[in-house]
Parts: sequence; structure tokens; C-alpha cells
Amino acid sequence: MLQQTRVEAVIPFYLAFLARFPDAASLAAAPEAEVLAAWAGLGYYSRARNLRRAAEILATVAPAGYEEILCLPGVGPYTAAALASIALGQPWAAVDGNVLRVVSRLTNDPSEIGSGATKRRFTETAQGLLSPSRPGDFNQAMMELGATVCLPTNPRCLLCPVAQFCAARQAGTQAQLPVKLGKPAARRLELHLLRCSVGSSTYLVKRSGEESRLADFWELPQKPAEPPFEVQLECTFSHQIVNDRFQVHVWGATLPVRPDLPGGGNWFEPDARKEIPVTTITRKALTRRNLNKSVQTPC
DNA sequence: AATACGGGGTA
DNA sequence: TACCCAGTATT
Repeated sequence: MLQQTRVEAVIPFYLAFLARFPDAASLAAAPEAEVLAAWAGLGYYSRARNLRRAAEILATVAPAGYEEILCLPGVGPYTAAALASIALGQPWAAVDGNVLRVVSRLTNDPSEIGSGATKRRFTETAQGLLSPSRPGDFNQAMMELGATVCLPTNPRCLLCPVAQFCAARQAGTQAQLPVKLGKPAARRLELHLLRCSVGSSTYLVKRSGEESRLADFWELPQKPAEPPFEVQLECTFSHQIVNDRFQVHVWGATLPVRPDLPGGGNWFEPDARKEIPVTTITRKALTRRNLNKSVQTPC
């Protein structure tokens, strides 16, 4: 439950869940739908399915250590280390997002925090700091430090119990760590979809692939009325993603029909321009699933 | 290495 | 609004 979910958000779900499924056997015996119902509101529902599958295993065998715990579905390096250290007292550093941030500051290391190489190195650092006699307490202390003191922005160094060991604090760089690779200011992508009307009918039009020799032309997915006909593009789109925003640019265009080209006359050259407004849609509202229907709304 | 997966809190 | 959260699985 704690994977990518704040402790405060988890607690009520955790209590209700344990009341309903007090042990591995009862969870393993429960229908998946019932488990999902108890999970409702927590998000990341594959965690619930994985947890039930793990319970099926745990009802039979008890894993002996990190490597075996890691084999359970839904258990990755962090969770395996947390379980091995807290439940079994074994010396594995549990490295979550908090610990990555704490280590980046303790060592004043400007490496990009999202890369796999950096995570591996920071994990080794945490492993070296780990208390072998109290690995569970150490791991929880590191995470708690990140959650309450070594905050993402405005770390509270004056309250920090390990400020005297912190390289970033000495260098005064704590506010600039950890370093996150910024996404490009604007990724521009082609939308490959637009709408046109033929007479009173409206059709979707898509651009053919770049690798095609017809890359610069637009294609009617369904064959419209028999040629000859006139095609008037009402508008066309392009979109770009700026940070978490999905912007759709809409502009008008008129395209001449090219019956002389391959495709039975269903090809024509783009002739666009004059950008008019910009519609902004949040990325959450524009997943791959509903892309097709969403992009039609601005038109 | 990138992405999908959720819902909620915060600056 | 943009980022983050006691990450993992999949591509």
C-alpha cells in the first residue's frame, strides 16, 4: 500500500484491509473482486492483485530472505529490502524516493536522480551507511528523515540531526538537490489527425507516415464520395507537451484535391497556416485511449 | 531507458 | 499548475 502512496493516505485503508483480511490465508482465499473493493480509492490497483497473488504463495511458504521476498509479485527492490530488514532484521538498505533525496544531499551528488546508474550508486551508499545491528530502524529513520526534514523543497536543515554530516549543507547546495533532468521545454509532435468536410459530410483525415514516400500528403481513412469532389479542410491540429500540459494548436487550412496521385484521388497536399488559438488539455484527460475523440473537440 | 499505473496533498 | 508520494511491471 505504501508504494508511491503517502503514509497518512494509507493508514485508514490499511486498518480496514487488515480487519477484513487478517492473514495471508484469508487474503488468498478471497475473490479478487472483493480484494479490489477493499482497495478502492487507493489507486494502483495492480498492487491489490499482486498482493493477493503473493498471499497465495505466503499461505504456503515463508520466504527466508531478500532474494526470495523479491520473487513475490508486486515486490521490487525497495519492498524486498524493507521487508527483509524490518520483518527479518536482515541488513538490506531500503531505498525509496526519500532515501534517494537524502543520499543525494548527504553526498552533495548532482547526478541525475532518475537514472538507473544513479539509483544503483545511491543504493550502495545507503547500504554502506546501514546499521547492521538495526537495519529496520535505520531504514525507517532514513525514510522518515526524508519525509519530515529533508524535504524536496526547503529542507529544514536547522532541525536535521545529521546536518553536520551533510555535504550539501556544508556546500550550501541542499536546495538544488536532488538534480532532476528537466524534460525538454517543449516536445513537439505531429498529431496525424484532422477533420475535413466533403459537401455536407465530415471525415477524419490522417497524415501518412514519415517513412512513406507520401509522407507529405494527407489521407482519407474512408473513401469519401466518388471523385471528382472538393475537399475543404476546416482545421488541422498539432500538439506539444510542455511539462505536464498537452497543448493543441488549431489552424485553418484549405487543401486542393490531387486525383492524379496514388490512392484513387484520396490524396492532397497540405496547405495550412495561420495559427489561431491554443487549447490546453491536461495530460491526464488525454491518454492514448481517448486521444481520438478528444482531439476532435477543439474543432 | 521510457511509460503506465491513481489518487491526493502541497508550494 | 507542477511536482511528489515509504515503486513495480512492462515494453
